[in-house]
Amino acid sequence: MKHKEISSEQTPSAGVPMVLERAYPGVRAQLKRRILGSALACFNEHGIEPTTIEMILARSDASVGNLYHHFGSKEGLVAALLFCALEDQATLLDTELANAHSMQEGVSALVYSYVDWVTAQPELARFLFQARAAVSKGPYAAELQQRNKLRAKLVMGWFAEPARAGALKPWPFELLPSLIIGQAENYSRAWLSGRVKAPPAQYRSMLAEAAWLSVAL
Amino acid sequence: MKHKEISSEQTPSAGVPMVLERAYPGVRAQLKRRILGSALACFNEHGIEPTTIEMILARSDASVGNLYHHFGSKEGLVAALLFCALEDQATLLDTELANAHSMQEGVSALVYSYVDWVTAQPELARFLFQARAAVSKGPYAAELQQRNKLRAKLVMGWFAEPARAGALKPWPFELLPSLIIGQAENYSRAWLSGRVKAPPAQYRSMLAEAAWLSVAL
Amino acid sequence: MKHKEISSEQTPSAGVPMVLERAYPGVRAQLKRRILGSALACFNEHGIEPTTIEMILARSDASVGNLYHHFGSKEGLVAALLFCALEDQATLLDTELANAHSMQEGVSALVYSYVDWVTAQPELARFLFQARAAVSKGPYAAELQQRNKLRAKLVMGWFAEPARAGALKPWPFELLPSLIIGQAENYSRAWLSGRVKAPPAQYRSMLAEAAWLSVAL
Amino acid sequence: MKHKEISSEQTPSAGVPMVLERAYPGVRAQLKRRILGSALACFNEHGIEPTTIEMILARSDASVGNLYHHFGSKEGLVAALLFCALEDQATLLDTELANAHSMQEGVSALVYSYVDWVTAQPELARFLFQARAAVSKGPYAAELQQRNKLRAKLVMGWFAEPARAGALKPWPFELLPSLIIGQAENYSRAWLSGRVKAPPAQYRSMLAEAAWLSVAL
DNA sequence: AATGAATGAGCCTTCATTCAT
DNA sequence: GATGAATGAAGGCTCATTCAT
Repeated sequence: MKHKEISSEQTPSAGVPMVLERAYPGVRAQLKRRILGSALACFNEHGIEPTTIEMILARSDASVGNLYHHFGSKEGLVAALLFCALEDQATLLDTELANAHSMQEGVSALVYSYVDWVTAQPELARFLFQARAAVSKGPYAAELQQRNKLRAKLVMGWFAEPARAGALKPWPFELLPSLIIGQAENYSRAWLSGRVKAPPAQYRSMLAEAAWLSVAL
Repeated sequence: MKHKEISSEQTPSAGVPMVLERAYPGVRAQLKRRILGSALACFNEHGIEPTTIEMILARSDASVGNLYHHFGSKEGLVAALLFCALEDQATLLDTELANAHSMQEGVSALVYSYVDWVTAQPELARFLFQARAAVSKGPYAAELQQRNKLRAKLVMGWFAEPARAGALKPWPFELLPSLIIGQAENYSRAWLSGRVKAPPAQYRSMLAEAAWLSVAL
Repeated sequence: MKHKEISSEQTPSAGVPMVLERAYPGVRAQLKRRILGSALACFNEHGIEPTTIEMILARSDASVGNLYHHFGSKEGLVAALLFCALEDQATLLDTELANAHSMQEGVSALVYSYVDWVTAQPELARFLFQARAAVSKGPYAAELQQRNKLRAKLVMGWFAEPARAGALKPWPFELLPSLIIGQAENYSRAWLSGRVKAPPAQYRSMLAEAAWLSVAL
Repeated sequence: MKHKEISSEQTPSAGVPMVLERAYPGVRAQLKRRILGSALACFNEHGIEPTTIEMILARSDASVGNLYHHFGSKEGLVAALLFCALEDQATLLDTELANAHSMQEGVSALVYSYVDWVTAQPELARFLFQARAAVSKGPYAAELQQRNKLRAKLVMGWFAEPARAGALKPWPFELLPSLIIGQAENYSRAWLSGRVKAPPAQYRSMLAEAAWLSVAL
């Protein structure tokens, strides 16, 4: 099995991440995308709470009414962005997991898709870390929780497959996700906050190997 | 080398963590401690930004003037709490590291002290995760950064000791901290947010073993 | 002279008072009537100011543009409804007054037509009480005032008729309208707000008698 | 029994009605009273809804925070003013009713105290007519309703006294209040809106006589 | 040390209205 | 005639902070 490194994608409209283009396609959604892009930048620069609606407006040349017409509230805007990011991240994982067969390939798929996505979408990744906490306290908490449950079931399903199950240490199941993804996540956070220099994807094979050594029988 | 599990500590004054008692001892600082305890609870319940001064006041039966007399500002209060927590966490690590001799014992010391502290001080741990981001943007950012640097140097010093250095895989140095602490941190976050049930300290030996397998030559 | 009780009228189009049908007849004005009906309901449920254009739209399945095409502004809509109600009320009074000959019959005509109309059109009546105050402050104030003056002159004319004038107490003229209509109005308000149960028309003869006793020589 | 006419009261602090002075006495409540006075004036000039917090602030030289410190919300301010007015009106009626013995004197007490109060407190009276409708839809509706019930019971008690009950026409009880007060109320509204010139108190004896003729056996 | 009334910049949001299609 | 996306002025309210006592 081969893994291609994903490079940071180019964006046709200046400043608007490709991911948003994918989520809200078409010319008519242009302004909507510009608002999302502006919001993403502001949230990352100042944090979600400190970002004011006006900051987002100034950066996107939109009007208040328009923002509220499309997203209903600041919280709605944050949620839209969050679900967008989660969707994109999930798509990548699903693709990689579909190509994995052995347990070790599965572990690699998780680690690779994680670090590749963070490296390709640093802005969205940075936002994700803030937004999850914020959204779980707001009115979109239920929607988020439901989504998380669905994803967890899907991934857990792959790993629980009887044919591969014997390859792991007989350790508590609830420990497994942390053992596989913990190191990659920790390094990704460090990279996003500038504490380390090399992008996570550069260390993908080491991170995957380390994860595998941790869980392999 | 032996490691004793640390149990959640009892608090003499209702609701005020022992850690605060240690940091601000004496009868005269009673109100100060009560404010800190109240703030901690509020920050964890609603988040730092959404917590208002009034919420903290209501829970601690203090007056506005009093709070400002002791902490100068809301940011000062957050910083005081943060440094308190960091201090406590550092003390525990220093103790454990002092008893460690081999490289493997050092890795265990890091993992053990981390999960033990989180398990013993879940409230402070939860707060720590929020506060670091908040403080790095405020007026206490420099103080925090300086402190971090100091701690990093201290710990890195231990691991760079020539006598033990050969025991590790020849991987990039900036990857090491993530490999050692990433899994424990990830599981701790999961526990604090209720996604898993067993307290981190219960899995300390497995987490230490996994970390060691990841980095050992 | 005989007075027939007026029963609450049936409406052909669901929910749209007959009065509006009369004021804006024809199939082409259907949507216009639906908007008026919706507005009337909203104004009575929430008050005029608190009612938003969107509320009216939602209830009438019309579009913003359409509403503004027909009524020009929110105030225009309120005014249209108000003049509609005043017109209807006036028509009834004119009819009854035309059949009255003695002074006592005139007093009865006033009281009867008032309570009968309120009982037959409770929705419009409720609206009337709000709308008069609102419109007197807006751009249709002049139109309303002029209309009021015209009506007052007309009615006053009937009562000033020399042949009947001697039947009244020699009290100040400006007191007369209040003495005749005050009790009926007060009871009507009480009924519309639910404070009393019996519809005003049920007590029409007593109210007319009370009014007559108050003013008769 | 004698009835003294009540003249419009002088106010020590410029522009603040005596009634407010009575309701919130003391030097420390000075600013609170100034806010209430300013709000009263604004509400009467522009209506309750159209009045903005800023208008009230500008007229009273208070700060936003202060207004919200004392009244919690715009609705709270309206309610405070309303209850103040109702209290004052009630006090006057209670006094007059205490001096009345025969049924006719009771009717006079009602009419006199009503017109005297409106004449003495035209500002509060004008406000009363708006505020009742506004408050019955807001969060203070329950408090208002309870108050109304209490007052109604008290007054009804006086009129239901067996010794006097025989003096009235055997008409429905729910009609009685309207018959007694309806004319006075209608004339008061007319005066407050400028449609008639003479203050209600000037016609007090006629209004009382008219009411008595309406209900007397 | 302690109190809490007072301050006011600034926030999120609403909503009547316009206008290009 | 009909549509509804877009506009933006303005509103109610929050909340960290100050300061006289």
